[in-house]
Amino acid sequence: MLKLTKLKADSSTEQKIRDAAKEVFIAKGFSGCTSREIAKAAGMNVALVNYYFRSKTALFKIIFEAAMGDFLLSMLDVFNTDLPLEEKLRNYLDREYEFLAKYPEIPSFIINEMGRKDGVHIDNTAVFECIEHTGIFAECKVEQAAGRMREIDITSITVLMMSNCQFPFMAAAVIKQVHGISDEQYEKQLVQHKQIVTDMLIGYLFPGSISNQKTQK
Amino acid sequence: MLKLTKLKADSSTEQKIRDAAKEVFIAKGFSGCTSREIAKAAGMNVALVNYYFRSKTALFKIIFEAAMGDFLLSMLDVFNTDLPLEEKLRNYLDREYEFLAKYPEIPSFIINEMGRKDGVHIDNTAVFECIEHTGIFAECKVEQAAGRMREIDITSITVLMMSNCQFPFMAAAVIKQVHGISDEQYEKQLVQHKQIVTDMLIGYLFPGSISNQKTQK
DNA sequence: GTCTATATCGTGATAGAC
DNA sequence: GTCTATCACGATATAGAC
Repeated sequence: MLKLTKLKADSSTEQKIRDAAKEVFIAKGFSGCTSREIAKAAGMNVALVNYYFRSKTALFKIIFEAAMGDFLLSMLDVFNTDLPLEEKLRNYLDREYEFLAKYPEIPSFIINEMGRKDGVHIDNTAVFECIEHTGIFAECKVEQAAGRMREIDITSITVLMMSNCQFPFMAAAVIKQVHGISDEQYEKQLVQHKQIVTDMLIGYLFPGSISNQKTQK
Repeated sequence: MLKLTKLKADSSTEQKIRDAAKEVFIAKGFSGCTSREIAKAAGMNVALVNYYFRSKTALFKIIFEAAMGDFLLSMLDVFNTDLPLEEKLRNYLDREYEFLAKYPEIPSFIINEMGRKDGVHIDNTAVFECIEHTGIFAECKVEQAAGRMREIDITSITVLMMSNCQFPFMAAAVIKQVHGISDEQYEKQLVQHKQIVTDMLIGYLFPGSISNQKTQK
């Protein structure tokens, strides 16, 4: 009989704390919550949190890096395919909206914590090279040189993509309040918005593409 | 001789505290800073902060609402002009980038603080009606009915505008770190990006417009 | 109005019993 | 490994002298 302890959801104390910490840190940020709050959310006490993770700061670093990794992975395997660039970007937008629907707070979390002067600092080159290694940037340059893709620099392309994916989730609370719409309505809104964003971005980045004539399904 | 006390920069204790609080709160958020920190930044002590503003929370509300107001005003007077819609939106984008270059932290501040469950809540209708009162939404519907503007709903239009204005400033730290670029380089990047965003959005929202042939100056 | 001193509480972290 | 109890500190807020 096989050992199942590693296969079933790990419900050890350590894992419970890790899960609770992920939820609480991502929702409230490092300075927005307390160790006790995390312990309570895990059904434990502060002593155990520090027993397993030494300090609030150490635990935070683990959670932050994991969130960063999840986020990065969700895009890497889209880029690591053999599809033409335009299809890759369409898939990326699909994937990103899917990922963000599941974890809508991660971008805010990363942006806020990296924005603080005393906040987390990632290895400058690691993330960028990770993405560059997929060849996506080189591919853009090839398409641009061939005149199939609009000639704007890589940074602006990534900012365009990120803006239109992440912001609608980050600002959800504000938008819902200002427009007075419910959670369910906004979820539907986001489905439409993804289609709009895809049409707009692909249309702009690949001005000559036939697929630009496509209307919303 | 006129009284100048109200004309020159008010350097009273109360105003000094207000200014310091604005800076610190916007940079670090409510839970990211302390009353002492604000007092120190103003060259005062904690007792004075509470003497003038009763509590950290009360002071925060004042600062938050002021930031909200500044932000709102910057768009309202663009909408309160007689230009055609397309020009209004171009001007809005100009204004927004100008405003955000000056106060890049305000969107994050508003979004973060409104996102928290125990955070600030604004009067649902006030902001929306304030904007609606300019007639900008009605104008969109007229242009859409006339076939000059793409038929997407108002919420998506505002999300498109906001995403492409605010996100590049909110995520500045991440983008700079990931792409390994300096503050000065990123400032230049943003100037280019504004032009790209304008071309893309106007081109998408007004598909038939002649101005879409315009290239970047 | 402005300061120092202090009350009161919540925080991160740990010691020590079990 | 897990808990209770506790320490040392820093937070908000206020009392009271000047």
